[in-house]
Amino acid sequence: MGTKERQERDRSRIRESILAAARELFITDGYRTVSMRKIAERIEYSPAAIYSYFPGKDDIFFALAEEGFRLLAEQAQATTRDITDPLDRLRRGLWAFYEFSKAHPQYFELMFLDRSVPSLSQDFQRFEFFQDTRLRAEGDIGACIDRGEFSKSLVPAAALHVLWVGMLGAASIGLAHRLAPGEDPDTLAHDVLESLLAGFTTNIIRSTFVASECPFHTSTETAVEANQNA
Amino acid sequence: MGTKERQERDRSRIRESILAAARELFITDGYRTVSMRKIAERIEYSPAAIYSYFPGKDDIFFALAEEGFRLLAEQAQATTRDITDPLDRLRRGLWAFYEFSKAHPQYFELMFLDRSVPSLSQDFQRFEFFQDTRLRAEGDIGACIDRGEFSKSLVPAAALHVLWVGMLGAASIGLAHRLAPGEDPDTLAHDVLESLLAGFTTNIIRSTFVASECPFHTSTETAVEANQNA
DNA sequence: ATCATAATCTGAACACTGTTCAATTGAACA
DNA sequence: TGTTCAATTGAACAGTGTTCAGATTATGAT
Repeated sequence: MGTKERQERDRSRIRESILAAARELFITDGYRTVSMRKIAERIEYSPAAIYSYFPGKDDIFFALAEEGFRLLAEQAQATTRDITDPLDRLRRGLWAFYEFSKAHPQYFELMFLDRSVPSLSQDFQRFEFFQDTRLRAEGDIGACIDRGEFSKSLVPAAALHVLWVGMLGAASIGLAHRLAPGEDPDTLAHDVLESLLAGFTTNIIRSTFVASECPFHTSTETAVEANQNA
Repeated sequence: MGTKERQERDRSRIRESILAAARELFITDGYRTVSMRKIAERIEYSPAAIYSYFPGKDDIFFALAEEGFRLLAEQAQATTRDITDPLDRLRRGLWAFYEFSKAHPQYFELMFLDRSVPSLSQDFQRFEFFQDTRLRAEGDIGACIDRGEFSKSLVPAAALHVLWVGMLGAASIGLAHRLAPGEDPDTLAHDVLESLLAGFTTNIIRSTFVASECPFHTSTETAVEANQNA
């Protein structure tokens, strides 16, 4: 009999309806107001029923975050597919990341900004999204170094982290509307990206510091000056 | 009689005890777990009593955030007081900002990262902390431009925003522990800062974009190249 | 068709949360 | 002493995530 199979189909169908209800609620109102009872009402089940499909509320958002990572990966790859120039691909890929924060703010907040879903903070490194696009981007940075567009002493993995941090900062500032009056988030994001890329043309020395110690030289011999003299 | 005065003294004394209880709780456990009932228990009052001293929970955290801004301003000024070189002062000021995120993570999260306290997101621009230190930092950037350390076309206010976004991103990544294995948050923060400052030596053109449009040129004529040729 | 079994779903509860409000207490003033 | 007024409280309201015994339903075997 194919009853076991059908049972499993039913299970995953209801699981998907829970996800769909949660998705609708959190895309419109943000995930902060999404409650188990509201999801239950939407799928016409009791709140307790959800717990036989998901261990808890966090796991629903974890699944939603996975969707977000797929979405972001798709969009990033779609916009960089036809680009051959490494620097250009890097630029547009990072810009796609920023655009994603505007197109899907709720997803973005859930994926990168929020810290109230503990499972996300822990396991989000393990999303294969990172392994794929990260390696590609690091490859592009490596190509830029080889071409002489970036400094020879640049470490691709570290450089990508720097770029990613910058774009994340710009996106989060834009989403939180924490801008000075007259400041345009797009302009800000652009300037951050361009400043970082421009900075990569000069030598950046990576060294490890003793925690809580200022890693900079005195005024007469700043790092930038030291690098320029090198 | 000075009973009115004593009554007011009592009021502000209790108000401060509420703040102290809230502060202790949120510094150790993070503000997410701080509840009105826990505060009430600590000050040996009923939860309802707090509402005659604060309009609601958000306002308590608003007051705590104000403390945080004072603390940050103090620390930033203390570390930059004796520095005369503009670039060095800028650097160390920004680094003090990052250090603050490590020294007082709970304050930092409340002040800059969290969005669940609506009053903060709205009014945080109005903290005089910004007016003071922002103008000073913009002055330093202006001095760096005059000295030829930064590009002549750099807009101080915009440049500061870029730096601030970068450091905020680095700090938030560090706090959220969203680093690749082997990555050191201090190193990352350092690299972000140095990359941005290095980028400021080259020309960054600020232009406004049509929303959702990629503001970059094609691969044959990228912004960096265009700037370098200018 | 009947029964046992297993999966599924629900109602009610638990332990929380922020917040409100009528009622009570307590201190100051006439 | 009686009045007034602010301070304080207990109880409740409307939420939250989560658990669990029990009812319901569907399945498989006799």
